[in-house]
Amino acid sequence: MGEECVNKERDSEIVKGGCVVMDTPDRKHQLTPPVSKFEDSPVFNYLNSLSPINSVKSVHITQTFNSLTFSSPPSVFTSPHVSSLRDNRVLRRHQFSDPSNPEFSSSLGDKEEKGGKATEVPHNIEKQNCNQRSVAGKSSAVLLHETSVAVELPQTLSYECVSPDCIGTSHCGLETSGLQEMAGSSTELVPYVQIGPGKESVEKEVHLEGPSRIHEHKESAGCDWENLFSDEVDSDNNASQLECGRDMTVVMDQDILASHNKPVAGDTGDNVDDEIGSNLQRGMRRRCLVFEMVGSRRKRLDDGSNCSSSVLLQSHENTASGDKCVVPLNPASDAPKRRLPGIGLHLNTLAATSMDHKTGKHEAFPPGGQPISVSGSAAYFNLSNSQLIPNSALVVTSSDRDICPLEDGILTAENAVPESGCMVNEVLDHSSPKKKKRRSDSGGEAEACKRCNCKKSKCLKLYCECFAAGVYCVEPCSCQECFNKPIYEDTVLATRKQIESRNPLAFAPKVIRNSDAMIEVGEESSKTPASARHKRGCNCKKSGCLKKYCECYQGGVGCSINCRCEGCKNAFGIKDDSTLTETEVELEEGEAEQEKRAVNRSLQITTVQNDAELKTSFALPATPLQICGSSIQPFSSKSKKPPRSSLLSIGGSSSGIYGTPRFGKLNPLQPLAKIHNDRKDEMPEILQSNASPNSGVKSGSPNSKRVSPPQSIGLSPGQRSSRKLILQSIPSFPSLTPKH
DNA sequence: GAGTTTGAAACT
DNA sequence: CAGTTTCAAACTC
Repeated sequence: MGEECVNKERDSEIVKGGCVVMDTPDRKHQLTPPVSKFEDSPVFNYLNSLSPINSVKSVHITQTFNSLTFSSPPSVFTSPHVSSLRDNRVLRRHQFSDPSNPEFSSSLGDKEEKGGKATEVPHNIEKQNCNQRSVAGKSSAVLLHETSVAVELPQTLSYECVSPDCIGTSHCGLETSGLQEMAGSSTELVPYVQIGPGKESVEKEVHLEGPSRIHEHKESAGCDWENLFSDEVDSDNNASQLECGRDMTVVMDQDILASHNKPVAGDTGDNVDDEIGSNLQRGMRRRCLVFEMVGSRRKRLDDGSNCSSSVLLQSHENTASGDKCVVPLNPASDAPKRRLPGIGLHLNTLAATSMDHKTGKHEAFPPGGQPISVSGSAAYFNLSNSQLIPNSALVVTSSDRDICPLEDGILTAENAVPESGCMVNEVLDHSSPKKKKRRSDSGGEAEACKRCNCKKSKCLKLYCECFAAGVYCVEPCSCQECFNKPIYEDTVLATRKQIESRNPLAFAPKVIRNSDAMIEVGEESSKTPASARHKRGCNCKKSGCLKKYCECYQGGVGCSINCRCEGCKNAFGIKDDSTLTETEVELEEGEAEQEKRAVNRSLQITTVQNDAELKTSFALPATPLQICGSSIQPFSSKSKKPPRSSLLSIGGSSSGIYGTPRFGKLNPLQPLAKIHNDRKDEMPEILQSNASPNSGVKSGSPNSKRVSPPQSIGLSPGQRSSRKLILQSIPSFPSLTPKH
């Protein structure tokens, strides 16, 4: 029911959005032309089908931005993005013009001047992507078409979203869309901009709106990250940007291409990329759906920003999943609320990517939405796993929870629908109550969608898997007196804040990867299970860490020093202080080195590998996590336990969450590494997952040592250099925490 | 499907 | 910080 309403709302919004768009005729015109260009591509066709919606969305986006801009940032997740949005114009220009980022400036200049060149576009796109992340919604408007494409991106975003920052999750989605747009249409847009020199400023804004906004957002939000990164990293504003851009671009390129080629189709699971993307998206969606979604979506919807998320959702699915998810949220709080910090998510995010992919397919989105969830969005959790997401399938197996939560939203989506994950699926699938069944019931895919069965917690406590995952409860849930619904967004957010104030990492992925080390180390990742760790460690006394009662086991990771378990028999790895510590130490050390290397490489390489790298990096941009992390960090104080490294892992964990389960059991790390190597898409996902989770976790993680956000930044550089690097970098994130 | 077990989360 | 209680998932029957 709610979903329908939501959909209706969307439509109405869309219409409104259209109106809004009308407000800026220039934009429309500009936008449309680009579309024509795309016509040739399959994607374009797909878009055409979706075009109406897209257009609307795009419009929304603008609105969204506006609204977003004005709307107060979600208290909980106050994401820099929001603020950034306001500054968009200036920021854009800065970014573009920003001397610090030669590439950007150049690229920008090119765009503006040349605008049309695709080659240039990538850079711009990247930049935009970065910005978009924050702004996401903005881009969406322009890129409507892209939205379909965006779907894939969203996934990546999803992770980001997962991160608290993510508030922007929605943004993420938007961003992704934006990115896609950027990638695909962005170039066009640029040209347009250029076309009207006089108008450039305005046009840029318009076209750029998506992008620019994004940039702005980034700057404000994402940008802040960038700044942070840049600051931290120093020299590498470019690198950071590049990373973001790269990730974005990568995603864009591949995903877009893939999506375009197989656009909506996501149907075929064949396309790993698509799947991954879908997963990511899913994750994103999930998140969005969840907390962030509420706020962000609302904003989007309200603002019209829906764009990315909504757009994605709409376009892709229509699929309702996303839409529904979004809608529900929005509807509930028409008030533009902010995104939830949803870190958890993130980690939450993480549901099984594979699942997501599947769902994506189901949805027909091409988008590959990754299942974040598993993808992890929301994050971070299993993000590590989720990161694996691509591998997600693996993850899925590992632990349900970590993954599930994320998955729920995400996973479910995966299963059925993509994004919304559970939300979506549920909504969509409501018809099929099955999903509700427990993860176990659902099995691998089923896991994706988590459904809680809370009776007394009102789904406002961490007891509730959905809540813990940063996802709203969906129909499939059997909860009673549930307040974890978009309608109660305020309550949910407030509760989240409370919990986060108590434990900043509460919503962070529980499982952290050391993938970094793993990756670096190599495939030994097989050992990886061990490398991945539970943030806090378990406290099992009777289960011998051989049952799902054990979070470590559930997460598919070995027990670590952090664990206080008795009679540990964890199949993934018995707690071994020495072992873990060693790995951690290695990771940390390695991270530092890697970071440096990455930076250097990024600097050197950036120019070269731009596309792929950028794409991947973009995924990282998940940096939102970083942002989140930054935001979170304050909280970190809490860490009750001294959990070790896990903090770092957190990021990973977030991703891991999704992936964890599957991976966990298998080998979370390995898959990741492989993925990285194998596909760009994968990389992005991973990155995303990693990024968000890590950052979030790190910052958040109490344990923490990990202050590492900077480190994470460092990682980004690595990403810049190359996917491999990125991978390394990712690992570095985990390590980052340890260092601290 | 109901009941038990388990361990995390929440509370004191 | 430690201990206890509450809670819901996981598990068993």
